[in-house]
Amino acid sequence: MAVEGKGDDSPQQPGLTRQALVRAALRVLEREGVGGLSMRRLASELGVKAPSLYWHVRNKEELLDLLTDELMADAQAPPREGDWREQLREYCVRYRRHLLGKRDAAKVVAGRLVPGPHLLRLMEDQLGRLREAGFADADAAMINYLLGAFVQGFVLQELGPLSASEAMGADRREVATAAGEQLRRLPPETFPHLVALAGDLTGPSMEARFSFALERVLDGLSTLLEQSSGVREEGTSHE
Amino acid sequence: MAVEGKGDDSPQQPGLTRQALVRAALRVLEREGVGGLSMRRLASELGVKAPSLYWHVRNKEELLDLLTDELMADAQAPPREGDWREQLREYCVRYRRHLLGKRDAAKVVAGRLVPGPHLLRLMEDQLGRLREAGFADADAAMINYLLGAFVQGFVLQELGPLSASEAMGADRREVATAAGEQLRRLPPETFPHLVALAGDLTGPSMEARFSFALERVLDGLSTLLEQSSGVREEGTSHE
DNA sequence: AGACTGCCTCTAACAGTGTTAGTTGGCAAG
DNA sequence: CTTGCCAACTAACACTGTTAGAGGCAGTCT
Repeated sequence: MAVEGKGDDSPQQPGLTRQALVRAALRVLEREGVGGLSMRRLASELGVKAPSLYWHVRNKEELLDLLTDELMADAQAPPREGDWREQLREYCVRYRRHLLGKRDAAKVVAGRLVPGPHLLRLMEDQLGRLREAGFADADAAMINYLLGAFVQGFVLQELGPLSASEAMGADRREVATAAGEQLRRLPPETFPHLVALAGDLTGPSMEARFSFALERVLDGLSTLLEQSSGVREEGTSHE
Repeated sequence: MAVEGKGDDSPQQPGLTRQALVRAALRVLEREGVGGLSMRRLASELGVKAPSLYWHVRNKEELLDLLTDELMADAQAPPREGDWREQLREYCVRYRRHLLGKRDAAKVVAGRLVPGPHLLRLMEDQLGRLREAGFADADAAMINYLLGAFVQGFVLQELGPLSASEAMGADRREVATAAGEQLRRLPPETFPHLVALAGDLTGPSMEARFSFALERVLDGLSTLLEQSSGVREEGTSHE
């Protein structure tokens, strides 16, 4: 929002811009993680004391809103090659990689429903492809939300508890295999399936889990498209 | 871990048990939300000062691990009626309702991969039904993870930003419709789809979005089941 | 020139956070 | 009585987001 119409024609650099603020926040996030992104640290990154920030920004939440958009700045849509399914798959794979690439990005982005300009650009593109693929308007809108929520939710699980004590992250894989050991040790008469499937439950990597889930979702979209186009062919007598 | 073998045969009530601690934490969570669940408040809920808690619990993270299991205590599996699809749907619908019922439950639960006993009970049950439905072992394990991540991720989006400033929650719906207005106001030449689908994008309730997404996922599982059973029929020459 | 206004940053402070060190009270066993 | 353990305590550290009020510095008007 905001009506800041100026086209960067003000030659003086007033020291602190919202832009500079957000960019510094991005650097701090990358370096210290979401738990280390405090107003004081951000201020010191800019050579300034904390309360100064509150002149440029209402509160931390607003800063995170801006940061959310900045995090989407260099996310790019996949090339337009292959059928709709391949394009959507690539969309999700790239989005996940993007979120995992920037540190704790998912924890910042999650739950903010007002999309910034960069996200709007991506939504516009994806909606276009969905409509071209033949999805009904209402379905395209739903699918657009579904895919975003799906990938973000998945990456959130991957990142671990929201209250990130940091420090861990390396042992996260170890914990998983240790949990596997513990599964096998359960009483087989009351937990037969857990014991039998212990390996299948704890073995697969996050990568594998994600791409399995993604294929299921894409299958689901596939049948939706077939159904609706089938209905349309039956419904309209000619054509 | 710990080797506390005792079988509750110590008759005296030593004032503070891990059990009592977790139950009190649940009450505080319900009353104040995840942002208001601090060690000091939890202590005062028990008529005690904060540092006392650290005798019973290593740190807050461990407390949240315990709380996570307590949150799953009264989650119940759906009745075994209808086909596997109906049962899985009911599983997800109930799980979402359960998470939305307890305040901020999803924010506490999200990302903790070590399942407590209550969650183990649910997993065991669900895995059983998946295998009965005909899913391969590896697939059943994947689906079990997929459904959990899917519902939790979805509810997380619903709850709003992880840094819960609280105070909002009522205007969340208003913000959504306001965002709809803003969508319609975009330049139609660069954002034709967003403008055209503004109503479809912002109209549907979270309920509707969830059940749409859920049906897509179930469709995807359906085709997976058909494929694999088809392969099996073709693969084994007789039967 | 002087006064004034708006912009931007500062210091000081408040109320709260998770967590550790060291200390005390009470109770059972030797 | 003394020993030792359990389970609570006080005091403190290093933080957090945020506000109030002061001060300087630019440009503009009288």
